Amino acid sequence: MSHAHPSSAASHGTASIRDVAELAGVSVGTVSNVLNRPDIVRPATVERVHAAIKELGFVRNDAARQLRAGRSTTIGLVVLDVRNPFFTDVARGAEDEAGRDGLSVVMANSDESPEREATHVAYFETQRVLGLLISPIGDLGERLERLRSSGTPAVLVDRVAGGRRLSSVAVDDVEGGRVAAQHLLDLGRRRLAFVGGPADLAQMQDRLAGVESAVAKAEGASVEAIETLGLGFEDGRRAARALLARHAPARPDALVAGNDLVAIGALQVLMGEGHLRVPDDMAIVGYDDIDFASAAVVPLSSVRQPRDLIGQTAVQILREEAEDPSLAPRNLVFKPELVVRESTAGRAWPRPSPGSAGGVAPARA
Amino acid sequence: MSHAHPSSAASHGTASIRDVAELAGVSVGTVSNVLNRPDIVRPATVERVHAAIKELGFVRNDAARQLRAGRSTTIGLVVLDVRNPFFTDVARGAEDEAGRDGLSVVMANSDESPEREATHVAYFETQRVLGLLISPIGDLGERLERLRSSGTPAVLVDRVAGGRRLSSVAVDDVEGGRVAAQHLLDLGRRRLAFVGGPADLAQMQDRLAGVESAVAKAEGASVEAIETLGLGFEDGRRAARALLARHAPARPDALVAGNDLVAIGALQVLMGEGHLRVPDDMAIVGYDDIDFASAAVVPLSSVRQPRDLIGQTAVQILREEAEDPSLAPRNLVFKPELVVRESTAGRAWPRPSPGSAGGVAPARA
DNA sequence: GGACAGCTTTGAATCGATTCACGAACTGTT
DNA sequence: AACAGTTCGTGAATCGATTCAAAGCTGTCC
Repeated sequence: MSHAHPSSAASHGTASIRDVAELAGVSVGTVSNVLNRPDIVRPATVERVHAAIKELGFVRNDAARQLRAGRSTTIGLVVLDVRNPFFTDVARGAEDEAGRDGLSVVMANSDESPEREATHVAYFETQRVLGLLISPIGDLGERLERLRSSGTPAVLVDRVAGGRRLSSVAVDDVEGGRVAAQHLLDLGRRRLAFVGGPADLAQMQDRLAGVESAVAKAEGASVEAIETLGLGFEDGRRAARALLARHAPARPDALVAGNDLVAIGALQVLMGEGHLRVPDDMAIVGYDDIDFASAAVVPLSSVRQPRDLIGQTAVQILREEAEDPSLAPRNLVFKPELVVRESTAGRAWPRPSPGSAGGVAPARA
Repeated sequence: MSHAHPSSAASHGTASIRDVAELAGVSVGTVSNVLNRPDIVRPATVERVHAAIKELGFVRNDAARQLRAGRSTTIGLVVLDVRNPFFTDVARGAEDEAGRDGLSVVMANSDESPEREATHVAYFETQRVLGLLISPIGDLGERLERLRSSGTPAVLVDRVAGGRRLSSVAVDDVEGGRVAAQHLLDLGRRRLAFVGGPADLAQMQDRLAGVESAVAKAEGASVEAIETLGLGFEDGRRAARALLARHAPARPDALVAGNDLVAIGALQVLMGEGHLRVPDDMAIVGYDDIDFASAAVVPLSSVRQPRDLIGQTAVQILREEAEDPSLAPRNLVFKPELVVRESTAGRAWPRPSPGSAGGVAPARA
């Protein structure tokens, strides 16, 4: 079978560019030209080739195309948790932006596990993706720099690239934590708690730092950090149960949660199992302002991040770095904004100031 | 540059198998063997090759591997809505199962648009993925059959393959609708409404049909269908506003929602804007039993589907069909189960029967 | 009629990993 | 020491699309 012509795409299997060329009576080069630069091919030929393509049901083999080009047109996105609406929204933003250039975004889930994360990065590396968007959990700095110097740029998402020569798109988490805490302090709360984790997650450290900085400036106020294993419902529920186990005076009077999932989980247990009143007995601020926040048992005050924008911007930067690898890394930081709802400013508590609940950032509904 | 040796992986760019071979002082064939069948290579050689691989930071180029193999080891998953937790849970199930065989799952979002869906299917086709998992919106029957006969199997997810020679993994939506309606009827409700859409979505048709069949058997009961454009929060909110615009006697006394997102959106508006009591004035049953269902303003009764299992099973079937394309298509249908919570069985209304609320299917919390 | 420009098309080389028929080297037997 | 039987390693062919130097063709103009 060495010198024979390739098998025709007869009964099954897929037609190749050669089959098309043969049927159309042209060379493979011409078919390729029709596919990629139709303007330099005579119209009549273009038509003949198209007819052949249609008749054979030819579909370009991207593996071959990619092998030649050296790079694919796919962007890899590794998120901490697919089930967290924050990340799916970021993904949507990225998809939209990528689509404009005919690029695709492919999503993988690290589930907050550095091992899974490493696996996915390695996978995308073998795929020679155009670039990587990562919301990192493990320490990838070195690895990503190596990747970058071998032609695969990476952009950190939802995390500022500290020191490393890497671009990032993030939101000022310190500010977010500060704003959340300040709001609670303004409402008269004094014994705050920050619930989130794992503690080595940069976002959590920053948000906690923000809370602490606000508390430090407030008379007689204190914070304690309650670490959770992850950032899902169940983590919030567990933390809330731990709080309920204390006797009432030892409990905080306000919670800043690491994200909305944790906040909602906690909310559920505090009210359902502990019969506490929210916000009366315990005020709660979430983080991310996911769609569910406003639909919770008690609509949740939350720190909103421009999710779509994060995804879009990350893709833009990635695209630019892919084209010009010598570009200096950029670190974009967006400002978060607080959305006030009943979980902090319920009827029983004085609202901060007239119009503030709707004014800071109007809830969508 | 025609006959010259390939450039060494010096300053930048990636090392190829040839660079490794050269450095290790063996042939490319041997390197490939070390990579794929290390058992047939002398241990000393294996070691030498591994050392070279490490020194060069060699990473296998999957495009080339794939080109030769004809197929990739990636499974494409096209979902209706990434933001719907139902689908991310299915994706998790699929990922877990695929991971067992070293396969990867890549997710794309059709957003209930047949055009985007077609684009994604085409994309996966050019990628020569191992197979496709699709929760279809448009009419893909013909296309998928063609794909299958050209070696790319597809499994329909959350939808029974009607007539077509395709496998599918679904849940009995007619039964789900029936159970939801029967529950409401048992509680004494008589004027039901089904809220969901778009109307041409098979799942919606089936669920509605189930509701109608239960209603038909109940004395003096009626249903109306309220069509929504999609299945997100906002769709539920809009539908609820339409209901509130009617004068009270013309409103239904119970809602079956197309999914939980719609249910939660409706719940929110009915209570928040309409000041209705749920379930007193309006009982609501959702669909999917996503995690948020139990955390809603009023914890939501919902029809639970075995989400993880759907994903896992779909991957299993896909794998089998990829290995043996002659396999007859299988159509698996799981049974849904009703989870009763306060949105239907609140204090003000009699519970169906002792223990039933927890017995039918205990809530996770 | 011939030369030349401009437009089309050709086809061999290439990307990197895999495969496999073949040969080299080695072991053990008689 | 010769030969059969193994074990290892080799390297050319291959997958399918792209590229680009070179060849073919058409038409124009002198």
